[in-house]
Amino acid sequence: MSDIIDKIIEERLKRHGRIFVNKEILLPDYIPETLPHREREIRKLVEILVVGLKGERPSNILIYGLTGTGKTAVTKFVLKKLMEKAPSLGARIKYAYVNTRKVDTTYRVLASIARSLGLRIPLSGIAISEIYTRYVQALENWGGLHIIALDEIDYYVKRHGDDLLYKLVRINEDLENAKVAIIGITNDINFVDTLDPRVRSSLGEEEIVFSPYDAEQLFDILWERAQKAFVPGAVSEKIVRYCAGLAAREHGDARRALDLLRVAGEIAERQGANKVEIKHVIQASREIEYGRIYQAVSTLPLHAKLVLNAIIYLVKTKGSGTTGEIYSKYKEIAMSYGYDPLTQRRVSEIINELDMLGLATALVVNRGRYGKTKIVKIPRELLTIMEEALGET
DNA sequence: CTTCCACCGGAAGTACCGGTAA
DNA sequence: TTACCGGTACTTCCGGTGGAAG
Repeated sequence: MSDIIDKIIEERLKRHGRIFVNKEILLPDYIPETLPHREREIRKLVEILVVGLKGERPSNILIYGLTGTGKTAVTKFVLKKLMEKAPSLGARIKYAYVNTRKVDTTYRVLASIARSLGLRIPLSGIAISEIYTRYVQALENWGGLHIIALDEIDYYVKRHGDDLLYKLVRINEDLENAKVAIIGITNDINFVDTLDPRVRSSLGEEEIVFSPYDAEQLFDILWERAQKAFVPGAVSEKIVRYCAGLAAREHGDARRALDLLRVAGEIAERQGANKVEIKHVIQASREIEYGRIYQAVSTLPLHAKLVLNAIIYLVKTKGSGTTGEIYSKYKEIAMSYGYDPLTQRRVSEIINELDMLGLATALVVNRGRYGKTKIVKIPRELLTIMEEALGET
């Protein structure tokens, strides 16, 4: 047994370096030293924040842009640079970066902000107002500028409303010594319309828009990183151009493009090749999608799986299903396994959740005399993957 | 123009869980 | 130990609705 393991390890080590020099450079959370084609946005952000180095409070900022247009990278990059400069100028600046999609409850967002000042906040148990009080206290004792970057706030606001934002935007009224500036980052341009007007005007003191990259720009980004991430010669200009083209078709998402390149490299490495080829990229594209669906389906809660089963049945037999049809099929399935079925109200919500995960499409339609309902579909090519993922339980 | 279908989706409430603080 | 907190997962109740049919 152990010699098999030894053999694998040995082989891996031998192969090491044939494709990658430093794979981390292609990971989504890596912040490169240069961000091509984002000079304008960087300059604008710096110009707004730079007054913080003189002890003034910068304007709050709203950043818009689709996924993978460099919003997060630019923000982190600028904040990092600002922190490096601050001490030599005698400015007291700290920042909190919170992705409200990953940290998705009020408690955890506020806790995470407070922790970035060095506070120790338990994972749960204390009142939100208590965290707020402690945070304000800590700010006052410290007396600097705290920059709070809230990534994907549209996602948070959709789920929990804008109360927290309202509070944070007005926090300066509670502060004597310290200052707080907020950077809100959103993928959804329409999201501002849902905000309380007071929050909107305060948060949107400054606005920066990130437009999608075109294929040419994506190529520059990928090419620059590929030079550092891959062994020389392991990846050709043609391959990088191909990845950029694929991603450009999907609304210029740089993260997608980087994933594609990285996974293609991993596949090439796994197959013992010494350079990445088109076929590896094609396989990578399939693997990424497969992995995404499989992961999402297999981690679904029990009843969501049962609902998905009902939808799959209806899609296979008649192409699509309405909420009512799904519900009765779901009830049948649930009872056959001996589970108490949930209410239709809840199932309707579960269908929406499946839609949000991209596992199904739910369209609300009015059929006049025949009522209002949701028509739910699943793309044919996803059915087999889903059945595989569901089959394991 | 009205009716009425088959749901939608907001609001409020309940039960439970893992956690803190004193 | 007890009182309390927030999050999750659900239920109950119910007003609301676009447009084909009459």
